Amino acid sequence: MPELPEVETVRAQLEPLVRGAVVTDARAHHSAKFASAPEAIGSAITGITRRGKYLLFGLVDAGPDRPDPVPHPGPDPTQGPADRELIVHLGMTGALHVDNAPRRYPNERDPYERASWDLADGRTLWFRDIRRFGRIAVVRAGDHRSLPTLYHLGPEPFDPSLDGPRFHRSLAASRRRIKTQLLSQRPIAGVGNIYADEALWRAGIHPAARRVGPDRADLLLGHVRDVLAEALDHGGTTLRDYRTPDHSTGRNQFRLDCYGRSGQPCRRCATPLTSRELDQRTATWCPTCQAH
DNA sequence: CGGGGTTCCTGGCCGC
DNA sequence: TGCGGCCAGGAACCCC
Repeated sequence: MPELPEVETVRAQLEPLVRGAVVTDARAHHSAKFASAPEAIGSAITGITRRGKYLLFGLVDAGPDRPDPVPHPGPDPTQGPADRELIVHLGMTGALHVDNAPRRYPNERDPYERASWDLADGRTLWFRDIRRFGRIAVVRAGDHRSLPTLYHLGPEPFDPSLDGPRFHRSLAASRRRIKTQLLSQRPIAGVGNIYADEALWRAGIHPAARRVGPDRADLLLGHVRDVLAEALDHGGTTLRDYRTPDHSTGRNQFRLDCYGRSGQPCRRCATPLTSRELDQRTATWCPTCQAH
Protein backbone atom coordinates (compact mmCIF):
# COMPACT_ATOMS: atom_id res chain seq x y z
CA MET A 1 0.00 0.00 0.00
CA PRO A 2 1.65 3.14 -1.17
CA GLU A 3 2.70 5.49 1.62
CA LEU A 4 5.13 8.38 1.34
CA PRO A 5 8.24 6.34 0.40
CA GLU A 6 6.37 4.46 -2.32
CA VAL A 7 4.67 7.58 -3.69
CA GLU A 8 7.96 9.48 -3.73
CA THR A 9 9.66 6.60 -5.53
CA VAL A 10 6.91 6.72 -8.16
CA ARG A 11 7.19 10.50 -8.47
CA ALA A 12 10.95 10.45 -8.95
CA GLN A 13 10.79 7.73 -11.57
CA LEU A 14 7.82 9.10 -13.47
CA GLU A 15 8.61 12.80 -13.58
CA PRO A 16 11.40 12.68 -16.17
CA LEU A 17 9.18 10.53 -18.38
CA VAL A 18 6.26 12.96 -18.54
CA ARG A 19 7.66 16.42 -17.90
CA GLY A 20 6.86 18.61 -20.91
CA ALA A 21 4.45 16.09 -22.44
CA VAL A 22 1.13 17.27 -23.86
CA VAL A 23 -2.07 15.36 -23.10
CA THR A 24 -4.01 14.92 -26.33
CA ASP A 25 -6.69 12.45 -25.27
CA ALA A 26 -7.81 10.52 -22.22
CA ARG A 27 -10.35 8.05 -20.94
CA ALA A 28 -11.43 6.79 -17.56
CA HIS A 29 -13.56 4.40 -15.58
CA HIS A 30 -17.02 5.85 -14.99
CA SER A 31 -16.62 5.96 -11.21
CA ALA A 32 -16.57 9.49 -9.81
CA LYS A 33 -13.17 8.64 -8.34
CA PHE A 34 -11.63 8.54 -11.82
CA ALA A 35 -14.05 10.22 -14.21
CA SER A 36 -12.34 13.63 -14.16
CA ALA A 37 -9.11 12.30 -15.69
CA PRO A 38 -9.99 13.61 -19.21
CA GLU A 39 -10.08 17.18 -17.87
CA ALA A 40 -6.31 17.13 -18.36
CA ILE A 41 -6.73 16.98 -22.16
CA GLY A 42 -5.12 19.96 -23.88
CA SER A 43 -2.63 20.59 -21.11
CA ALA A 44 1.11 20.18 -20.94
CA ILE A 45 2.63 18.55 -17.85
CA THR A 46 5.09 20.91 -16.16
CA GLY A 47 6.33 18.36 -13.62
CA ILE A 48 5.25 16.21 -10.72
CA THR A 49 5.39 17.19 -7.08
CA ARG A 50 4.19 15.24 -4.06
CA ARG A 51 2.34 16.18 -0.89
CA GLY A 52 1.99 13.33 1.58
CA LYS A 53 0.65 10.43 -0.47
CA TYR A 54 -0.75 12.67 -3.23
CA LEU A 55 0.93 13.12 -6.61
CA LEU A 56 0.41 16.57 -8.14
CA PHE A 57 0.99 16.86 -11.89
CA GLY A 58 1.37 20.52 -12.83
CA LEU A 59 -0.66 21.45 -15.93
CA VAL A 60 -0.54 24.44 -18.28
CA ASP A 61 -2.75 25.06 -21.29
CA ALA A 62 -0.82 23.73 -24.28
CA GLY A 63 -2.86 25.84 -26.71
CA PRO A 64 -4.42 24.62 -29.96
CA ASP A 65 -1.22 25.06 -31.98
CA ARG A 66 1.13 23.58 -29.49
CA PRO A 67 0.97 19.81 -29.77
CA ASP A 68 4.45 19.73 -28.29
CA PRO A 69 5.51 23.01 -26.73
CA VAL A 70 9.11 22.22 -25.96
CA PRO A 71 10.77 22.51 -29.40
CA HIS A 72 8.85 25.68 -30.30
CA PRO A 73 10.59 29.04 -30.23
CA GLY A 74 9.54 31.57 -27.64
CA PRO A 75 8.71 31.07 -24.00
CA ASP A 76 8.06 27.49 -23.01
CA PRO A 77 4.82 27.36 -21.01
CA THR A 78 5.99 24.26 -19.17
CA GLN A 79 8.72 26.36 -17.56
CA GLY A 80 6.17 28.68 -15.99
CA PRO A 81 3.83 28.13 -13.08
CA ALA A 82 1.10 25.53 -13.46
CA ASP A 83 -2.43 26.85 -13.76
CA ARG A 84 -4.08 23.52 -13.00
CA GLU A 85 -3.15 20.24 -11.32
CA LEU A 86 -3.87 16.62 -12.05
CA ILE A 87 -4.01 14.96 -8.65
CA VAL A 88 -3.52 11.21 -8.31
CA HIS A 89 -3.86 9.22 -5.10
CA LEU A 90 -2.72 5.63 -5.51
CA GLY A 91 -4.97 4.27 -2.77
CA MET A 92 -4.21 0.67 -1.90
CA THR A 93 -3.31 -0.87 -5.25
CA GLY A 94 -2.72 2.03 -7.63
CA ALA A 95 0.21 2.19 -10.04
CA LEU A 96 1.23 4.53 -12.87
CA HIS A 97 2.98 3.38 -16.02
CA VAL A 98 3.92 4.75 -19.44
CA ASP A 99 3.75 2.67 -22.62
CA ASN A 100 3.28 2.97 -26.38
CA ALA A 101 0.19 0.87 -26.98
CA PRO A 102 -2.82 2.59 -28.51
CA ARG A 103 -5.88 2.04 -26.37
CA ARG A 104 -9.58 2.22 -25.92
CA TYR A 105 -11.57 1.96 -22.74
CA PRO A 106 -12.01 -0.56 -21.37
CA ASN A 107 -8.53 -1.88 -21.97
CA GLU A 108 -9.02 -5.44 -23.15
CA ARG A 109 -5.43 -6.32 -22.26
CA ASP A 110 -5.69 -5.13 -18.67
CA PRO A 111 -9.09 -4.94 -16.96
CA TYR A 112 -7.61 -2.92 -14.09
CA GLU A 113 -6.77 0.16 -16.12
CA ARG A 114 -8.88 2.94 -14.57
CA ALA A 115 -7.62 5.94 -16.55
CA SER A 116 -5.16 6.71 -19.33
CA TRP A 117 -3.81 9.86 -20.93
CA ASP A 118 -2.47 9.84 -24.46
CA LEU A 119 0.61 12.02 -24.95
CA ALA A 120 1.40 13.94 -28.13
CA ASP A 121 4.51 11.88 -28.81
CA GLY A 122 2.52 8.65 -29.03
CA ARG A 123 3.04 7.37 -25.53
CA THR A 124 0.29 6.81 -22.98
CA LEU A 125 0.41 7.46 -19.26
CA TRP A 126 -1.98 5.13 -17.50
CA PHE A 127 -3.32 4.37 -14.06
CA ARG A 128 -3.85 0.80 -12.94
CA ASP A 129 -5.79 0.15 -9.74
CA ILE A 130 -7.14 -3.29 -8.93
CA ARG A 131 -9.25 -2.35 -5.95
CA ARG A 132 -10.28 1.12 -7.05
CA PHE A 133 -9.33 2.79 -3.76
CA GLY A 134 -7.32 5.34 -5.71
CA ARG A 135 -8.55 8.74 -6.78
CA ILE A 136 -8.01 11.23 -9.60
CA ALA A 137 -8.93 14.91 -9.68
CA VAL A 138 -8.16 17.88 -11.92
CA VAL A 139 -8.31 21.21 -10.08
CA ARG A 140 -7.13 24.79 -10.36
CA ALA A 141 -3.54 24.92 -9.12
CA GLY A 142 -3.48 24.87 -5.35
CA ASP A 143 -7.24 24.53 -4.97
CA HIS A 144 -7.46 21.38 -2.90
CA ARG A 145 -10.84 21.97 -1.31
CA SER A 146 -12.33 18.98 -3.08
CA LEU A 147 -9.81 16.67 -1.36
CA PRO A 148 -10.32 17.25 2.37
CA THR A 149 -7.35 15.23 3.57
CA LEU A 150 -5.03 17.04 1.17
CA TYR A 151 -6.59 20.38 2.05
CA HIS A 152 -5.94 19.80 5.76
CA LEU A 153 -2.69 17.90 5.28
CA GLY A 154 -0.03 18.26 7.95
CA PRO A 155 3.62 19.14 7.32
CA GLU A 156 5.90 17.01 5.20
CA PRO A 157 8.01 14.73 7.43
CA PHE A 158 11.25 16.43 6.39
CA ASP A 159 9.93 19.97 6.62
CA PRO A 160 12.58 21.71 8.78
CA SER A 161 9.88 23.76 10.47
CA LEU A 162 8.45 20.54 11.91
CA ASP A 163 10.25 19.97 15.20
CA GLY A 164 9.55 18.07 18.42
CA PRO A 165 7.58 20.85 20.14
CA ARG A 166 5.41 21.50 17.08
CA PHE A 167 4.74 17.78 16.64
CA HIS A 168 3.89 17.46 20.31
CA ARG A 169 1.50 20.41 20.21
CA SER A 170 -0.20 18.94 17.18
CA LEU A 171 -0.62 15.57 18.85
CA ALA A 172 -1.81 17.16 22.09
CA ALA A 173 -4.62 18.96 20.26
CA SER A 174 -6.48 15.67 20.03
CA ARG A 175 -7.24 12.85 22.45
CA ARG A 176 -7.46 10.23 19.73
CA ARG A 177 -5.12 7.26 19.88
CA ILE A 178 -1.58 8.05 18.75
CA LYS A 179 -1.68 5.63 15.85
CA THR A 180 -5.03 6.98 14.66
CA GLN A 181 -3.54 10.46 14.73
CA LEU A 182 -0.57 9.40 12.62
CA LEU A 183 -2.91 7.85 10.07
CA SER A 184 -5.04 11.01 9.97
CA GLN A 185 -2.28 12.86 8.02
CA ARG A 186 -2.77 15.89 10.27
CA PRO A 187 0.25 15.94 12.60
CA ILE A 188 2.50 14.73 9.77
CA ALA A 189 1.88 13.80 6.13
CA GLY A 190 2.47 10.52 4.38
CA VAL A 191 2.34 7.88 7.12
CA GLY A 192 0.16 4.80 6.60
CA ASN A 193 -0.39 1.59 8.49
CA ILE A 194 3.00 0.01 7.77
CA TYR A 195 5.21 2.93 8.79
CA ALA A 196 2.98 3.89 11.72
CA ASP A 197 3.46 0.42 13.21
CA GLU A 198 7.20 0.54 12.47
CA ALA A 199 7.77 3.99 13.97
CA LEU A 200 5.73 3.25 17.11
CA TRP A 201 7.65 0.00 17.58
CA ARG A 202 10.97 1.79 17.32
CA ALA A 203 9.82 4.52 19.69
CA GLY A 204 8.45 2.02 22.23
CA ILE A 205 5.03 3.70 22.21
CA HIS A 206 1.80 1.71 22.48
CA PRO A 207 -0.38 2.39 19.42
CA ALA A 208 -3.47 2.93 21.59
CA ALA A 209 -1.84 5.62 23.76
CA ARG A 210 -3.93 8.78 23.97
CA ARG A 211 -1.30 11.02 25.52
CA VAL A 212 2.32 11.31 24.43
CA GLY A 213 4.57 13.72 26.31
CA PRO A 214 7.02 16.14 24.69
CA ASP A 215 10.04 13.88 25.02
CA ARG A 216 8.31 10.87 23.54
CA ALA A 217 6.77 12.99 20.78
CA ASP A 218 10.24 14.18 19.83
CA LEU A 219 11.51 10.60 19.88
CA LEU A 220 8.59 9.44 17.76
CA LEU A 221 9.13 12.19 15.20
CA GLY A 222 12.74 11.06 14.80
CA HIS A 223 11.67 7.47 14.30
CA VAL A 224 8.95 8.40 11.79
CA ARG A 225 11.59 10.26 9.82
CA ASP A 226 14.07 7.38 10.02
CA VAL A 227 11.53 4.76 9.02
CA LEU A 228 10.36 6.79 6.02
CA ALA A 229 13.88 7.73 4.91
CA GLU A 230 15.10 4.14 5.13
CA ALA A 231 12.08 2.85 3.22
CA LEU A 232 12.70 5.44 0.52
CA ASP A 233 16.33 4.34 0.33
CA HIS A 234 15.10 0.80 -0.30
CA GLY A 235 12.58 1.69 -2.99
CA GLY A 236 9.51 1.32 -0.77
CA THR A 237 7.68 -1.73 0.55
CA THR A 238 6.04 -4.22 -1.83
CA LEU A 239 3.73 -6.56 0.05
CA ARG A 240 1.63 -7.53 -2.94
CA ASP A 241 0.64 -4.94 -5.49
CA TYR A 242 3.00 -1.98 -5.17
CA ARG A 243 5.06 -1.45 -8.32
CA THR A 244 7.07 1.48 -9.61
CA PRO A 245 6.36 2.91 -13.10
CA ASP A 246 8.98 0.52 -14.57
CA HIS A 247 7.21 -2.42 -12.87
CA SER A 248 9.92 -3.13 -10.32
CA THR A 249 9.13 -3.93 -6.69
CA GLY A 250 10.42 -2.29 -3.54
CA ARG A 251 12.94 -3.95 -1.24
CA ASN A 252 11.89 -2.56 2.12
CA GLN A 253 9.51 -5.44 2.90
CA PHE A 254 12.52 -7.46 4.03
CA ARG A 255 13.37 -4.85 6.64
CA LEU A 256 10.07 -4.56 8.53
CA ASP A 257 10.37 -5.17 12.27
CA CYS A 258 6.72 -4.94 13.27
CA TYR A 259 4.08 -4.64 10.56
CA GLY A 260 2.81 -8.06 9.52
CA ARG A 261 4.86 -9.87 12.18
CA SER A 262 2.09 -10.61 14.69
CA GLY A 263 2.95 -13.77 16.65
CA GLN A 264 6.62 -13.59 15.68
CA PRO A 265 9.28 -12.68 18.24
CA CYS A 266 10.08 -9.03 18.85
CA ARG A 267 13.51 -8.28 17.42
CA ARG A 268 14.42 -6.39 20.61
CA CYS A 269 13.08 -8.57 23.40
CA ALA A 270 11.80 -11.81 21.77
CA THR A 271 8.28 -11.39 23.18
CA PRO A 272 5.77 -12.46 20.52
CA LEU A 273 4.28 -9.41 18.84
CA THR A 274 0.55 -9.01 19.27
CA SER A 275 -2.10 -7.43 17.10
CA ARG A 276 -5.61 -6.14 17.50
CA GLU A 277 -8.00 -3.85 15.70
CA LEU A 278 -7.78 -0.24 16.89
CA ASP A 279 -10.22 2.28 15.42
CA GLN A 280 -11.06 -0.11 12.58
CA ARG A 281 -7.41 -0.62 11.62
CA THR A 282 -5.14 -3.55 12.38
CA ALA A 283 -2.35 -2.57 14.77
CA THR A 284 0.68 -4.73 15.58
CA TRP A 285 3.00 -4.02 18.50
CA CYS A 286 5.28 -5.57 21.13
CA PRO A 287 3.44 -5.92 24.45
CA THR A 288 6.75 -5.63 26.33
CA CYS A 289 8.61 -2.86 24.50
CA GLN A 290 5.42 -0.90 23.87
CA ALA A 291 3.71 -1.22 27.23
CA HIS A 292 0.80 1.03 28.04
C1' DC B 1 -15.72 21.19 13.76
C1' DG B 2 -13.73 17.02 15.91
C1' DG B 3 -14.69 12.47 16.04
C1' DG B 4 -17.04 8.14 15.08
C1' DG B 5 -19.11 4.93 11.90
C1' DT B 6 -19.78 3.43 7.08
C1' DT B 7 -18.54 2.65 2.46
C1' DC B 8 -15.97 1.74 -1.52
C1' DC B 9 -13.47 -2.69 -4.00
C1' DT B 10 -11.39 -7.35 -5.39
C1' DG B 11 -7.63 -10.86 -5.10
C1' DG B 12 -5.92 -14.17 -2.12
C1' DC B 13 -6.48 -17.38 1.25
C1' DC B 14 -8.79 -20.67 4.36
C1' DG B 15 -11.82 -24.37 5.49
C1' DC B 16 -15.00 -27.70 4.08
C1' DT C 1 -12.06 -28.76 -7.64
C1' DG C 2 -15.39 -25.40 -6.17
C1' DC C 3 -17.10 -22.07 -3.33
C1' DG C 4 -18.72 -19.24 0.61
C1' DG C 5 -16.71 -16.34 3.95
C1' DC C 6 -13.30 -13.38 5.52
C1' DC C 7 -9.46 -10.17 5.35
C1' DA C 8 -6.53 -6.24 3.77
C1' DG C 9 -7.19 -0.62 4.31
C1' DG C 10 -6.86 5.32 2.64
C1' DA C 11 -9.84 8.57 2.54
C1' DA C 12 -14.36 10.40 1.31
C1' DC C 13 -18.68 10.85 3.21
C1' DC C 14 -22.42 11.28 6.47
C1' DC C 15 -23.97 12.38 10.88
C1' DC C 16 -23.98 14.10 15.63
